[in-house]
Amino acid sequence: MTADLLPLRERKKLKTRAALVDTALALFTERGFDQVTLDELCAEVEISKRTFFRNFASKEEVASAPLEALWTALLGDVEHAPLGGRPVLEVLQEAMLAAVRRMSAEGPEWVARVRLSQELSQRTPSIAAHGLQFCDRTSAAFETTLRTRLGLGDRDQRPRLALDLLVAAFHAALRGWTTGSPEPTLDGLLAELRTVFAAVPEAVTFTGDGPGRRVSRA
Amino acid sequence: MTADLLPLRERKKLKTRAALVDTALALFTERGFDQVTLDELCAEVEISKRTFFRNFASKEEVASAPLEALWTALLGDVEHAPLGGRPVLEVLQEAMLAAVRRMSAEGPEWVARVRLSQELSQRTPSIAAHGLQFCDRTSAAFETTLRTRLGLGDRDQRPRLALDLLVAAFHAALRGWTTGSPEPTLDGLLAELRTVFAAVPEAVTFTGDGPGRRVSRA
DNA sequence: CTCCAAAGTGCCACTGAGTGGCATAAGCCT
DNA sequence: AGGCTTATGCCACTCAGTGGCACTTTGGAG
Repeated sequence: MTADLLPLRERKKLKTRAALVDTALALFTERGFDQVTLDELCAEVEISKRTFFRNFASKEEVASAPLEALWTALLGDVEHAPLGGRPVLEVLQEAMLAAVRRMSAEGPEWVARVRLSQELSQRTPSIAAHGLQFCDRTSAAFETTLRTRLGLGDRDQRPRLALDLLVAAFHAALRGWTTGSPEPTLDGLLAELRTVFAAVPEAVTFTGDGPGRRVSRA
Repeated sequence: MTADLLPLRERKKLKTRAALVDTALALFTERGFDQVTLDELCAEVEISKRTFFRNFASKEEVASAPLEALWTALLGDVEHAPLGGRPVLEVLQEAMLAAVRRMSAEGPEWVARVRLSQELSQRTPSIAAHGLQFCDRTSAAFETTLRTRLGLGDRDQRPRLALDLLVAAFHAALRGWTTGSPEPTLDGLLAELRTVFAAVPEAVTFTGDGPGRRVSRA
């Protein structure tokens, strides 16, 4: 399909990149992130360490590649999506659902890869740190786009807050997905996303007296 | 006050720790985070590299120490604060304001240190990554506390979303503070925090009507 | 005052991530 | 096929971070 539209060189590059991601996820999952050296990984894929660093900027990046791909895709989508008179956050949330569907439509392995990436991120602080920083950078870029498209001032904090809320909701959904369902299914992820999105407005307002006016003791 | 209550050993340790933070902030600010090697820093403080790693877990940690101290203090505060029938987010926000005031009351240098820490974090990705991951871990710990104190279920996403919203607002305030006012004053930071907190509810609902029917906004 | 146990520190050697430089091989274009 | 571009391999290097062991300092006991 999309195979021979690209020059041979690009296809090879993509292939080694994919191989790198898959074997990295496998090795890291099996033996733990820092029990696997880059030399091992490179030997497995039959690539030199120098070549690894032409594909990924760090050891952490290869582990969070699937999740980063999703964010990049989302960003591209919203770049040109119509954001008429509806709440911005709502538009962002729908774009996220659409992006997830689109990613997993391009190949059923994607969902499994995201699951592995997320599980690794949860048990490996340095991967988590890298992922969070990526989200932060992406959100910052996004914020600028939103501001200019909506004609908002530089001091208006709302677009960035909305973006951060989207990120927080997405991460919450990922956590719920991995701890809740043993099988990594697309529908499970989508359901989790919708649940969390629905809980967002309450997060601002909820007063925390449990059912039946529970009073907290000091 | 609290000086000679501690044994001599502890005081020494605290002293080298403080010296490490201050000279690190100075050197990093002056020449850039990765233009300064740990050997240099250690030579400056007249300490061995081995000793450095008994005080801080990483090179990034010494740079984000002031901000991390704030978060830790905040966490301790809210651990025992009364959170009666008011909105949880509001309680968290007030606790944050109180924590900031309390930190800066213990020494006027704290505000300046936080400013340097924040500026470094903005221009150095690896520091930013470390800081974000620290916030994430802290929020996770916090979330558990909130859940048990409020008697909420494991699947209730609202406390974590509220926490992430607090983090997002705090970071937005820090950015506004550093870009807005040239002088790092406590009042400037507090004002910025209040502004951002006020913008939070709108972040969920605002509709960003394009440049036709634009609502007046500061 | 002295001696002892414990804790902190310095020194040294080592692993492993990440980088720069240069020669080589592979894909591309005419 | 020819040269041109671009990726790759290899090598040596820096520096963050760790483990081990010997040494000093502190706090406490006789």
